[in-house]
Amino acid sequence: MESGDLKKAGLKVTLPRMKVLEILETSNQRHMSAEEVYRALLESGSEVGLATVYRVLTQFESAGLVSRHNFEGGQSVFELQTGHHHDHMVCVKCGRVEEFTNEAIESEQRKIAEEAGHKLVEHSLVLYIECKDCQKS
Amino acid sequence: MESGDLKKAGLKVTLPRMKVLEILETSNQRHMSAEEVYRALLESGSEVGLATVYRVLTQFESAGLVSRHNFEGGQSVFELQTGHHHDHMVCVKCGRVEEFTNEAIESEQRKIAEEAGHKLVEHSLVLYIECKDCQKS
DNA sequence: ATGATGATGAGAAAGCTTCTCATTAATATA
DNA sequence: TATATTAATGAGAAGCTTTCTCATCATCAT
Repeated sequence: MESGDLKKAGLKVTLPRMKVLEILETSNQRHMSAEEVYRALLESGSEVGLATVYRVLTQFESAGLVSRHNFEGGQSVFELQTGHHHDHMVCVKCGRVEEFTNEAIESEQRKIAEEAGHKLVEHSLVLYIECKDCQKS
Repeated sequence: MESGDLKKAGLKVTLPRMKVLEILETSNQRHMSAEEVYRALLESGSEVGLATVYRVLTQFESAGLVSRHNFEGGQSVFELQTGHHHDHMVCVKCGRVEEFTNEAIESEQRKIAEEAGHKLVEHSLVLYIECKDCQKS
């Protein structure tokens, strides 16, 4: 991803926006809170305000560059949009996040909404798990 | 539901707790935020503090008397536990909430976690819809 | 290079929820 | 039934995440 993507999204190419994008791309965490992005920016030597991080992440969300998830715990987490839709498993002990897709569930959801007479706009599915590593210890 | 249920849950039977329970039972909204419970209490003439409402709802949750949901919008909503598990559809326009159950999705979820080597602890599934009434207008 | 426009940073402020602590109420005991 | 013990309550302060405000600064088109 590069500055062209920002332009395409109708966003002016600015330093803070490129830095945030860079953090999201290079971090080894795919899912980061605004605070985590902010701290990563500081550690990488970029002076970006927290308010700007929130603003930029929200704009990226509107532009479809990132998606926001509200897992339990009060903080929103953001991840780079990969193109393909997926849902998440979150470990209740260590916080680790895994992604999965399941077409059977997807189509079942559409069916449920439809049969009730409603139009499915989006959905949020999170499986809270005890991950295999946490089960050992 | 009555005072016995509080005792069974290991909770001392107090006036605020009974009042909150009463609101949850008699309100025509099955899903209420703490703030809404609080206002309903005031309107019914009960002087209960907002902090107490939060405390009591959290205790009820631990006791399994109510369940808490974090729909989009920042506010938690609470509902009386009915015994049978269900998921929710929330209208993005009017906020209306409907419940549904779907065994196919449930078993698929267990399978997904299991196949990844994890233990499913709980899950959160919310379908955001445009409800049939909001589609008309 | 310059001007117009939009973005940024810092701190204030908002919104929801939890905490603190002095006061009050509820249970167990006599 | 009165009393002592223990827990619950209320009010406000405080915490946490997120958004807002506004003066300053950077970006893009000319």
